[in-house]
Amino acid sequence: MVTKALELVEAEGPDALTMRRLAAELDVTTTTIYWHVGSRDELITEIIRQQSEQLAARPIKGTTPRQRIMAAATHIWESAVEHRAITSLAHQSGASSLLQHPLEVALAAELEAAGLTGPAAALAQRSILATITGFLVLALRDEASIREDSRSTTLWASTEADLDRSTIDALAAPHDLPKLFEVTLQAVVDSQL
Amino acid sequence: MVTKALELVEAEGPDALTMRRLAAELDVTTTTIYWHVGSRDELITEIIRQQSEQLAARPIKGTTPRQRIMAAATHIWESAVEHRAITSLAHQSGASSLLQHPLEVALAAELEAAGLTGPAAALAQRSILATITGFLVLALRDEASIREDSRSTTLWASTEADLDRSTIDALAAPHDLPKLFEVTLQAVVDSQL
DNA sequence: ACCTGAACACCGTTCAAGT
DNA sequence: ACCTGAACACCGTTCAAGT
Repeated sequence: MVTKALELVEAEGPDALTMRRLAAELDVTTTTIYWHVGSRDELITEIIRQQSEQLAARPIKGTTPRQRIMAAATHIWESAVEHRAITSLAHQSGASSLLQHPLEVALAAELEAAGLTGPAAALAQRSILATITGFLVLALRDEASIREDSRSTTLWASTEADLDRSTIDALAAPHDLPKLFEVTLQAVVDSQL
Repeated sequence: MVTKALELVEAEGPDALTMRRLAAELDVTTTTIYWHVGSRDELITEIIRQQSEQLAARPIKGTTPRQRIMAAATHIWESAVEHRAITSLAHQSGASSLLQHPLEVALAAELEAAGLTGPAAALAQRSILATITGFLVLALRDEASIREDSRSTTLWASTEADLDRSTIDALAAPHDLPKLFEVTLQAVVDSQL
């Protein structure tokens, strides 16, 4: 049943997960689900927990600590983008930490291998995770579902700001998110080493 | 009516903004609101637009470009935290760019003053904004409303990872978000100058 | 122990009808 | 031009009742 719920989310997005819809999928009544899981919130927690276990840390490649930390951080990002529906669900329900925890452990291990422990390691870890979160929000934001006049590129294209033409044009153009992610993350990582 | 909606959100949070609730507040029928604004989505866009205009960029202090860029970026963060309910609403509806745009213009101006134009300015701007977004998610996340077993600190406290005791303890302890924000943002800004 | 039917208190939205 | 009443198609959740 948790598995079915997970499939439903993967296939049709977080909003498709309603108690009635899931019940229909399982050929039972809505109330049956409540008997088993208690509430929608607990169901979601179970979904995230199950997905979290699947998220076994892939082997990290790279020789220098700098490379390996970048790889561990990039892994968190890629895995989240790969399972965007579940990531969104976790984000909506405040369960992102639960989902990412195994991969966060792998990151912390690489930070220790780089010589960081205690508060210094926690600082680096959180600084990196916050950065990843920011890019995740951008990556999961479905531009197509946003009203045209609320899109960043549209706003810049019609802005009357006293800025260089080339700057405005660049801000009105679409961006290369993976590249942006790498550049920014590298700066954050380097500042902590 | 948009003003009343804005007040409602500020006072009771984004979830309190339902068409029926707003109608009751205005002593009209739900359908009246539809006649005026079309849909909930358009109502939200108007709320954000109105708030956005209020968000006039405060004068930025600091002498060096580095200081002034940090001030402009911190201003975006502080203003979002100050109006957390509207920020959450904008975030939920994909209208964050619309809300923050005036303050983003101020940031872009400081980047130009530092000598960045065109694609280099766009890169710096987006790198900084993504970082702010990450910390905003952490700041607006209401820890109290998250199930205890999904909280990051709880997960670390009960983790069996092969890490130094001091590291785990540091990760299980609460963090100083403003300090973390400043350190991380400074690293990102410096990497772009 | 497991499942159902009916109900409660909500949503956003539409549409014919009134003034 | 502006507002209402009634209805539609949804939500999450509870609870007494069945096997």
